[in-house]
Amino acid sequence: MATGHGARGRSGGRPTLEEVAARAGVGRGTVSRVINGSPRVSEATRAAVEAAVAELGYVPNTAARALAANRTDAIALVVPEPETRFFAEPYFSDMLKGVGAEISDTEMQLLLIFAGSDRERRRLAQYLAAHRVDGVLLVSVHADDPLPDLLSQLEIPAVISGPRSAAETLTSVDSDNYGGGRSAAEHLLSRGRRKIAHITGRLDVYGAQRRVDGYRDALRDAGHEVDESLIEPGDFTEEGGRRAMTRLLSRCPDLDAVFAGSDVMAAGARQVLREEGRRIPDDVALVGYDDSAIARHMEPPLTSVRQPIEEMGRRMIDLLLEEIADRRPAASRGLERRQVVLATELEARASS
Amino acid sequence: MATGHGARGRSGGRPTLEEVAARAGVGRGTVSRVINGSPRVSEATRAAVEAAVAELGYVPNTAARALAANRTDAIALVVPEPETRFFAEPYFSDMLKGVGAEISDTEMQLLLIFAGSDRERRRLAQYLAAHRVDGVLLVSVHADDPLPDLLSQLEIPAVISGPRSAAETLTSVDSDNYGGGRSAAEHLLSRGRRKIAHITGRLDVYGAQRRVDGYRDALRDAGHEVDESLIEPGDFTEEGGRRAMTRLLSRCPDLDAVFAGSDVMAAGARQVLREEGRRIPDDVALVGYDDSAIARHMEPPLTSVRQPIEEMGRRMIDLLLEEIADRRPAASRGLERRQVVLATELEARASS
DNA sequence: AGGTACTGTGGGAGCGCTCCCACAGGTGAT
DNA sequence: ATCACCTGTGGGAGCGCTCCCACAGTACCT
Repeated sequence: MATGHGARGRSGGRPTLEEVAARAGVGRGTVSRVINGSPRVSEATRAAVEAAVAELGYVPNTAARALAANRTDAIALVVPEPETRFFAEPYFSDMLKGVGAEISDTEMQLLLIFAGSDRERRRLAQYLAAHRVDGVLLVSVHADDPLPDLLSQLEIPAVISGPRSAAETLTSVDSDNYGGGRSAAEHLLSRGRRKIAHITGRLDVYGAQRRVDGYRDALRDAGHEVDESLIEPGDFTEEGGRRAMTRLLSRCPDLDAVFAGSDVMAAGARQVLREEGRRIPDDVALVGYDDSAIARHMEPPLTSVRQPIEEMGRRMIDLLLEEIADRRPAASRGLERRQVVLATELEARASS
Repeated sequence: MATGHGARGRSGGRPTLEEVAARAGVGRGTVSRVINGSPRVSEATRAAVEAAVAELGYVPNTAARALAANRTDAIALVVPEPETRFFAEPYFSDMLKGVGAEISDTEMQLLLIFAGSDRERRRLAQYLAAHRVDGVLLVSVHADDPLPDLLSQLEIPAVISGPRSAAETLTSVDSDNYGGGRSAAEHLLSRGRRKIAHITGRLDVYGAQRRVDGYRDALRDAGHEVDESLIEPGDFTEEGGRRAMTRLLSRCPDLDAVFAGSDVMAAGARQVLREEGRRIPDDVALVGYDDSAIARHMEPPLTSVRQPIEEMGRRMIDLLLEEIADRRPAASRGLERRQVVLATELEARASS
């Protein structure tokens, strides 16, 4: 019978558990135990099985395992953005680096899924409904995104980077956006600047709001009034940075500093400042956010708030793996809402 | 028994084929036929099954399907490079865009796998041995890479972008690197340049060699001798472009044009030219390759050879899906070696 | 009337695992 | 000697599909 199976195999006769068992002279269960690293196997048996595995070049069939054990050993990194943004923003590549590094210590497989268009989102919903992954990492989620709710409804473990609001129910990892915004403003104040403008990120991103909060509180705590006309919403893009800067200059020609909610927006702002003949930092000091490659290569080099993005990626994986392992009758889960917040650091350069 | 199964389900009772069948009052096989779009089902039955599927919110279990049908409905895009390069070079993002667009018309799932380090490569080998994908897309492969051989040994359908050599056995899609190199050189000649240097890509990449061949032949055919000291190997990176340009200038201070094997290298070359006080294009004309965003944003805008990279991605998927569908006793395969070559186009800008 | 050839359908027999129960054999307390 | 309780092991019973054989029903030829 064992030979029957082997001969019938459709794909060039890959060895099965059963064949390994026969070869090692043990039962199927024992081989399974060895493969899965169970401690309940004697040393001698383990060695025999391992020899058989090596001789036959046995590799477990993932589909069979997934079916029997009801798990996939895969997790998805879901990016609810079009590919374009993913490649344009260093945020994602750093995140992916951290995630990749951490997950490579495990047997888990990482899938990268873009869900920018409506069509892609529908596919993603199908995909999740089919339980094709054990867990989901969600990055860059907007306030009104239904994805997190779908996830908890399907009872799929998930970790979000950048909570949607202060009341986020999902486990989350974030950097200290409030502190980052605050340190940017404090830095500019300490350099003697007084008319400090702020180009915000998309305000439906919670982190962008928090940066504004930090900026506001820093000014206020230093005894300044917050001039709302110095706050201009942006959208994280270079073009958005240009537009915001243009508006700010026409509204408040005497500003002496700009805190941009991202390096990319700072790059856009810089172009406009140049075109208008403002010198950086002499006339206008400029501070960005992310401390990406752009910041280091800008002329002059851009002061920027660094988020430990790789570290965030690593923490997200850790938390997600815990959630997956913890999976138990829903009742005992979710008691402690888990939120990790990592510190940011301001990197001072010539632009301020 | 049917209820027994359902009640025992571990994951919140997702409906099974069997349950859908019961609901629709048909047999298991019939539901399977409907799900898989077989034409051998009557209209009435099909409608009944579809209703049952909708009512129960049935989603097929991929693991069970994979096990029974011995396919995974997934293909991998394997990048034998560290993540860093993947994000640094627009080549990959364009490719991914084409691939993503084309595959989104299908039920196939795309996995992105990096295999830069030795460790990652070992994992990849395991992964492929486990037959976790139906096919593989291979981009940016070096001449001595063992991956393609592993793939054919495992009989996994694969398409390579950029053949490893003229004798590539795998199905391949490529742009006309020879023609591209040729057109760059011809363009510079037509602009009256005579001392045309070439910074090559990594010469273990076949396409980079072909560009050199095209460059050489263009000069020769125009009646010029090829001055080998004007050819300097690069490595596709900005830093490599800088280094190569520095060497070229010290060796041949009177060169009047540079053809760089990639836009990124052209950017590096441009920096050096600037530092040395050479004006572009007045003193030295510069031509890049890839026609990426860098080229358009450079100052002055960079003349560059455009490869239809998205199109290449699309063709790769088409070919791969054919190979997967064609899968039959190895004998009848591989008779016709399939190689698609797409035309390039020179985009002339102010740098030349 | 019998034969042949369809179309549409039901359901058995797997696919290669994991889970878990059963059980042998050892060890130590009673 | 009896019982309890370990450790290590074998193998049955699934997991939810697909594949394919069998067969009912209809249609159209001889």
